Amino acid sequence: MLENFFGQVLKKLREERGISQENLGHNSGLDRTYISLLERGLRVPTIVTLFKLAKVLDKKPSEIISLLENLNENSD
Amino acid sequence: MLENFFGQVLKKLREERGISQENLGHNSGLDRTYISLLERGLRVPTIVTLFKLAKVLDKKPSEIISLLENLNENSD
DNA sequence: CACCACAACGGACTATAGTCTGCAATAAAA
DNA sequence: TTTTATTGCAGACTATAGTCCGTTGTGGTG
Repeated sequence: MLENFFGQVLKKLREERGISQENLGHNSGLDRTYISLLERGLRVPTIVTLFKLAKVLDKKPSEIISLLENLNENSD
Repeated sequence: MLENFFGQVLKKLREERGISQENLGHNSGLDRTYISLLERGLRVPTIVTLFKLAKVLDKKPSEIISLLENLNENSD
């Protein structure tokens, strides 16, 4: 389920910033369609990609991972 | 340089626990040679793999990422 | 209605994460 | 010296991260 949790968190953070997938992709050096895949839980990023996304979203990578830990605890 | 930093951190945490690459690989469901590649900075893990490793190393994934952030700040 | 911005989605692709086998190098122990 | 445990490393492989180009669906807005 970790893929889905990451997707949910990413979408939430992106929408909080009020930017489009297109914009997030462009500013993080990633493809527009790949952002879409991530948010739908169809891909899981490497930690390098995590750092790129975090920078644009103005969050620490570790903060994003923390959110995943919380969701992950109450899952199995 | 993020790959190298991750490798350094991984090796340090593994040695602190006093376990071999073989043991870490086996207990995290990853290949022994892949642990070796990670520690030498020749591969970068996905966040799913990060969670697997963190569990065996008895660390929160976010703690490991935090260590990377610290190394990464003082690099460029 | 037509138009526009945005996201879902498909397919075909390239790059790289991760596996598996096996051998060489090292160091520590017997 | 021989044995044992551990890691480096090469090569060939499979699985999946990530790109690129295009089309479809949807919800505003003029």
